[in-house]
Amino acid sequence: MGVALRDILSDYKNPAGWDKLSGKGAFDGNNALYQFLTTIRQPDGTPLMDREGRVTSHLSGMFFRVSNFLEKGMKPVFIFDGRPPDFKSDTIKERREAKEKAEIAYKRAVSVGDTQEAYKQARSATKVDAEIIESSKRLLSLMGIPVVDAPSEGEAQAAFMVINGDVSFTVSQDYDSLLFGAPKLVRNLTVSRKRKVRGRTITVNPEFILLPEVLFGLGITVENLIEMGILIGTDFNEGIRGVGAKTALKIVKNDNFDSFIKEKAPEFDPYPVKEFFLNPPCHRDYNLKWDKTDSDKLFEMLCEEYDFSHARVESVLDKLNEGAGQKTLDQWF
DNA sequence: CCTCCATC
DNA sequence: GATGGAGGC
Repeated sequence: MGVALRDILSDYKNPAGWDKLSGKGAFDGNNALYQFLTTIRQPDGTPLMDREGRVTSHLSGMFFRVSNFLEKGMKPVFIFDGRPPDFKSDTIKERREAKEKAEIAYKRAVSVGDTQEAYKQARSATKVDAEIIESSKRLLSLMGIPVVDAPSEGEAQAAFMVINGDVSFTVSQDYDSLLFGAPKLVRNLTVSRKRKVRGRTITVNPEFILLPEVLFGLGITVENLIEMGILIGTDFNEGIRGVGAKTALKIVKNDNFDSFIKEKAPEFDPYPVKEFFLNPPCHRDYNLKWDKTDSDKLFEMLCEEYDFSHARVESVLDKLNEGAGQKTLDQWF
């Protein structure tokens, strides 16, 4: 997933308290859904499901998390992927095949009663399908949250909206929006701040990554950063074997990107990928309007349609309505 | 992922 | 208040 710049960007993390997160945030919707669907599971890998067997993990995660953000004064907008560029097809095919393999391994693990393995494979087999995206969009709309359908990559559209000044930052676990030029990225944006890693529970804190700070610190341009991504590997190309973040930085700083690619991967033309990052398809006519939550319809959807507990949904909505009542309409819209 | 509750 | 564990649908 995304571009593996973690090693070199870890020096440019700024702690992000809630006081600094009260602006408008452009969320990578697909990224969020993937996160919910991989993590909200029972120990044997079974996701949350309604009585008809429809998966509801994403609705649970989205509902409780977005409610929290609204309560803390943040205004989220969710961006969803459109049609991927042609040169992503190899990556998409690889991922689909890996998921099919994981699905088989999952069924096998269940049949032999290997709970841990089942959990692992179920996570790897996670797919975001049309039904999941549609139900998420419906939930967000009922919560009064704007949804933007990107023409192509959601991360690109999100970055564009920050550059345009319509939102304050992008929110994603992936670093791609930086390569699309987003000046401000927020990672680890959760409420619970707890995460299970190999059985242990660790605390994670929301963090900002500021593109100007990264570029200045590394002494490169955004085009260099894109070249680094291409050398390491992105969603759109495989990357050069043996090249990590450190090596990539050296190569681009020495202005050796073109010659290095020519030498190591003569078949590969990096130009379309580079151009895509620099100039991705984006909508300019998006509408950002935050609305009141429709409590009645939310009850209907979550409790009647998807078997959520009435009490839990109610307590969240009560808190939301309370908060909205305290604000004047001007503050809220 | 989130909430809730027990525990310190 | 912080932490850890069970359960959500």
